[in-house]
Amino acid sequence: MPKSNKTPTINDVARIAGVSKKTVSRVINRSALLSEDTRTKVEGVIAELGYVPNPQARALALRRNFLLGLLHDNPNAQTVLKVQEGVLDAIRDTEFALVVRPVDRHSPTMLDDIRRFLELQRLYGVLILPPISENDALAELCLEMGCGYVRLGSAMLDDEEHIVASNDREVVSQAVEYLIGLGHRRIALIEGPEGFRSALERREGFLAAMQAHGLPVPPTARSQGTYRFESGLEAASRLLDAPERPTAIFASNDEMAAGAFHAARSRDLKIPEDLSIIGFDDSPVAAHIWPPLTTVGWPVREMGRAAALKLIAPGEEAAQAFRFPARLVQRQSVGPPRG
Amino acid sequence: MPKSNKTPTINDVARIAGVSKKTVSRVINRSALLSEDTRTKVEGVIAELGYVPNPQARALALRRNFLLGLLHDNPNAQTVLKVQEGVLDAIRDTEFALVVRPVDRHSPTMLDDIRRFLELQRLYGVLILPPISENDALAELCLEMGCGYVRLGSAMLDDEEHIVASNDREVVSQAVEYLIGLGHRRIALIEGPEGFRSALERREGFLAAMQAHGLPVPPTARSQGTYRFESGLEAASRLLDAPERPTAIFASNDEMAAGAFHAARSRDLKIPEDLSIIGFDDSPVAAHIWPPLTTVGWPVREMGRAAALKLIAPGEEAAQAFRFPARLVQRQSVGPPRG
DNA sequence: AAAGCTTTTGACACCGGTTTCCTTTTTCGC
DNA sequence: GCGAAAAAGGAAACCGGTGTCAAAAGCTTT
Repeated sequence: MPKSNKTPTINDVARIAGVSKKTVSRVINRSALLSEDTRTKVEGVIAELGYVPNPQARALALRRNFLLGLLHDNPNAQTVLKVQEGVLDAIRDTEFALVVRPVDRHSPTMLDDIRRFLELQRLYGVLILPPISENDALAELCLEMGCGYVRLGSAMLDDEEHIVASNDREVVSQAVEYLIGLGHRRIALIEGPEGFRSALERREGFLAAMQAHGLPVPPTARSQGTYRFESGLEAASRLLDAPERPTAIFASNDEMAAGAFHAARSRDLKIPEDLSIIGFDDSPVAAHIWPPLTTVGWPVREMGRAAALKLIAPGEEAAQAFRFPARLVQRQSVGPPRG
Repeated sequence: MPKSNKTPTINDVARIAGVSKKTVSRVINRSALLSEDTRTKVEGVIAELGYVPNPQARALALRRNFLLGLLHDNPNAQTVLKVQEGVLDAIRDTEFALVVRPVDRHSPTMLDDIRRFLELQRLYGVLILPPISENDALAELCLEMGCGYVRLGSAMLDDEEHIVASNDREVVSQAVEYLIGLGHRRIALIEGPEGFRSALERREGFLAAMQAHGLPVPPTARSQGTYRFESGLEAASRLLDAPERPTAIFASNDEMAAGAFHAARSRDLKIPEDLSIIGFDDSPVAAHIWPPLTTVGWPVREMGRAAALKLIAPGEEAAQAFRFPARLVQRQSVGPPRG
């Protein structure tokens, strides 16, 4: 009889089923070398006792645990959460769990902090979200620590095994061409901060579309922000106060687009009649500002799922995907230019 | 000599330092029964080897692990992330890690899913976020599984050891009194969904303030939503189409307040001149809509930190706090009524 | 019926820590 | 200088699983 009200162990199962613990272990791990008889017998005892293998003991014996990590510096809350959901889609019905670890990319000790974290937790693998996914030293650290990793990003930062990427450049080009198709000629760009791959890609997509249609992009039609709301307000203010005011703005993310809304509003410009705006991210704010913002969205949840699968089941087909198409979400902040 | 390029174990340390593993264990755990000599010697070897104890082995031997869980059904992304940060504040420089587990409160198997999750991961303790923190069966499940828990909520759902709460009722009363102080008399309420403690508390706070000032709250001045954007739009539409249109609305969360913005806009009502609106949550959308929304905010990060401390260091002073004051964040969606 | 395979099962060591209990050494009072 | 108590340290078992390897059982074949 198992000791009362203690969670049963493999020994309890073995004793009651009248087999060795190794045999129970075989049942748990679905070893092929088992007679149907013993398997059903042991499974019966397992069910009866409600036995669940101790993950710590397994982790110790197998010399690896079943913990995935999520490293991020809050690109935006919705994205982080969607990725978490995607990872959960992937690890549902497995023994894996997801550990989160926010980091501060401006901290000089970030890398050391992460190293200590990895040493301490010995994770099976980590997912790295943008913008810190662009940090190559971080990827090397993972390699060095023997920790698997997958980076989410807007570009091919790494080889297929380690990346889940989106096609920012192409989709931004499409968005700009959509504006051009509506008749816009003076289209301005609010760029993301220097040094960000995503900012670079989106800028290139923008410029490529403009150039393809022979449209000029004077310096006054480009303005840089930090991906934050206030910076979008300021960047848009500069653009809108330029002599040749643009009729449309592409903002490199939604927060800055929301800032641009405010800048337009305070100049009595109507959206979309006087000014069309397109953002990027498809964050919740995009749907909740007025008018709802036309924007570009990553399939974040699917990307999170794919990234997790790359770590835990790299052989499977679904884990092979590494390029995910972003798409334009049309709402009401875009219209043809006036006149 | 330790086996090359393997992570060192307690045995390596013991061998090199010329002591038994138990002595190394004593050093790690800061046992008092140690001579200064051996302690420094062993510490030297630990530093030299870069030894970090294996958490799985520790967990197995101690029969408890160092994993905290976060159970939530996405109240809103910002809140979840802030709580995560708060938990991280608490567990920084400890060996604890945070495991996240989104759940679907509408799924009939939610409780079973969580049970399997707890069985599988054997967490040290879990934090439960609203709205599922209001589920008493869930709390009982934790108790039954021998898993610590702390609920975040707006009401006294549980005893002090298991709750981190806010004072929704009082602060909503204050918000309404602020409106009354500005001269508003016809103030309407957009309620949260039936069965939510938070919705109940906020309604009670609203009604208490109105009653205290002798102001009537006719049925046409109350409208119910689901905490979602669209429901806010619909609820506000009903309120604004009533014969005696309100001059101010208190919405039980920001998303519904944002919906109310749209309803007002589509009726050509100016905010705050024709209609003042107050929300609840201080979510990012509150700052990004136009005009910025006056709202009530929980100190979510601090609450997350306190909740984690309750689990991992219940004795400490900082873990005693269980009531955290929400406060009114004044922005620009409130003004005196017209005329 | 014995030999030779293949399949099934178990004994035992091991993963890397902690705990129990016991031995050795040090300290101290007289 | 001696004995007793206290302090320091170690041997072995244990936590709950898995890996190795050999033994046992079942099935053919001769």
